[in-house]
Amino acid sequence: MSIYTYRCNEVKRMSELLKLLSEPNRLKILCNLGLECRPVTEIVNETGLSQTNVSFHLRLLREAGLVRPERHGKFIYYCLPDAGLLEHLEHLRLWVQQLDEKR
Amino acid sequence: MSIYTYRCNEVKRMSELLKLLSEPNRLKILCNLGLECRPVTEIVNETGLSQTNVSFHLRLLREAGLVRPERHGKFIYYCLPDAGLLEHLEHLRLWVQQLDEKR
DNA sequence: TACACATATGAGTATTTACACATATAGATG
DNA sequence: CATCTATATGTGTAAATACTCATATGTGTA
Repeated sequence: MSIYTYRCNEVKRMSELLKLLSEPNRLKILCNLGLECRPVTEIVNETGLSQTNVSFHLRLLREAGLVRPERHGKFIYYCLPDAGLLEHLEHLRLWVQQLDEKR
Repeated sequence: MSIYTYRCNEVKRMSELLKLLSEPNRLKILCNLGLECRPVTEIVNETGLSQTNVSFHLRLLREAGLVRPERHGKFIYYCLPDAGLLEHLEHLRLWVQQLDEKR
């Protein structure tokens, strides 16, 4: 890796993205999705959240382009647009884990 | 890069971290710090935020281990513990920039 | 010791955000 | 078309969070 400075570019946009990712239930939804597309009902079952609540969060994620809906018959499948997001989250997780070990 | 799945590990911890990073003024403080250590007054001047507000955010960042205070005489310098965080933020920024271009 | 400057903190308020309830929409199937 | 199932949405409320004001603490210097 060769990027050593974060130049305060687009603080507002970054903040929006991070705020979306920071809600525990949204994060759970995203990582439960993983790289597979899943219908809402399945997300509801896997997360244990109410249907209304899942739809509430999916709307925010969808409007931000973080998930993409695809209708197949009765069901609407939600998917991540690409694997990048999960990768970055995983790197961040490893980073904070190291941080916690040092403290 | 070889990490293709974010396994829902430590959703709570991740959510805490992301919540901290997601506040625009905190993000501004972090990237203004960059890799240099700076006294609070300088952060106040550079960000245009009130002293109280900067201290408020610095406390949260400090308690989470995201910044480290160092007293030098009258001044307390704040520093990032390592460059990793800024790198990850920058990667995320590039990712979301690409996402936005595609939409 | 007294004062000035740098920073932190407690308490109150305002704003944002998550969530639930009730209801609406849209597709499948009888 | 009527009904069932899947999902979305509007509105109200409760909880979380950012911010400000007033004040406290701590350090250097006269």
